[in-house]
Amino acid sequence: MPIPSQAERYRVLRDRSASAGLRMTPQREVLLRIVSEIDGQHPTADDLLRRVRRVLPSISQGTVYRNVQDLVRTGLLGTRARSDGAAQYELNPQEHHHFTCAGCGKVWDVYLQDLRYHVDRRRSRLAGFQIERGGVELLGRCPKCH
Amino acid sequence: MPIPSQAERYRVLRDRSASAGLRMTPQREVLLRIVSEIDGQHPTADDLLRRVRRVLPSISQGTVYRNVQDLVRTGLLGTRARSDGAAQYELNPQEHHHFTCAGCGKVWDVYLQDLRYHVDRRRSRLAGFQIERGGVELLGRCPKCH
DNA sequence: TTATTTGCAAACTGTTTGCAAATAC
DNA sequence: GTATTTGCAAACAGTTTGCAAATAA
Repeated sequence: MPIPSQAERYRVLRDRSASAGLRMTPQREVLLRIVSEIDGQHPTADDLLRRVRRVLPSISQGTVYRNVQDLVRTGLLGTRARSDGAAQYELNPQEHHHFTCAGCGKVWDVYLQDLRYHVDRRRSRLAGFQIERGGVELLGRCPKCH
Repeated sequence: MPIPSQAERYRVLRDRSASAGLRMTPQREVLLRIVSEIDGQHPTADDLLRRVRRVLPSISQGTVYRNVQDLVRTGLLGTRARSDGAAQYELNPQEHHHFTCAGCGKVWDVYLQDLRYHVDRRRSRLAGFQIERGGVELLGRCPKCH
């Protein structure tokens, strides 16, 4: 599948927000544009707030946090937990995995070929569990933190 | 390798705490015992505080939080981020992976056979990155949340 | 016209910290 | 004896919430 352009991503975000019943305020419009521009990053709500404020300096923090949560509820953004307590938002709609730097904590998207594993049913106590999907989390050092 | 008994785990925790220069106060002793008793769970600091208070009701919250951080610094406990913002502590010293229930958010330890993957170097931008280890995170539903 | 959204401020949760008194070694 | 640890309370970071005024549809 081809990688969607920024304009395409913006259109998808607008359309799906609208069909989820979200009204297109100027505040939400700017947020959607910024989300559509970000690629391969994992911003916190505060990162998004700062970027929105470069365009709309007087927007309130509550509005951005609320709108980000609306997008999560609608399924347009995914969440990741970060160990410092902040939530990170997942903007990449392609199937991917993650690399986390043990030094700075930043996260990069990783693409894998032939991922294969087999659950050891004897040692794992997963009888009656329904596994929907699995992802790989790599840990290491980024070039800056060597 | 055989799975260590609770008594062995307690001894290891005590020994390594001592050689890290941590003094054995009654408060720390109770925490270490509780940590050694927990197996395959992923308690938050508050979970640990509540369990310690069943033995030492007057222990202060700050003491438990501080001691848990000491154990993390010493390498005796691992950390995991939880999406609700709380930190979870990792007590299982064996190599393992995780299953998270999308319903209740609880985490179980999983053991894998023949984990294999290959990073797609063309699509991933990981030139100069040093990968130290990789783990699998499974997502699905536990029997109670079906 | 009306249900949604905004700005603002206060509240809330998990965690960290400063300090004087207590205590392990 | 002295460096570490404790209890306590206040501070802190990230996030959520209640409410009256503004506004998208």
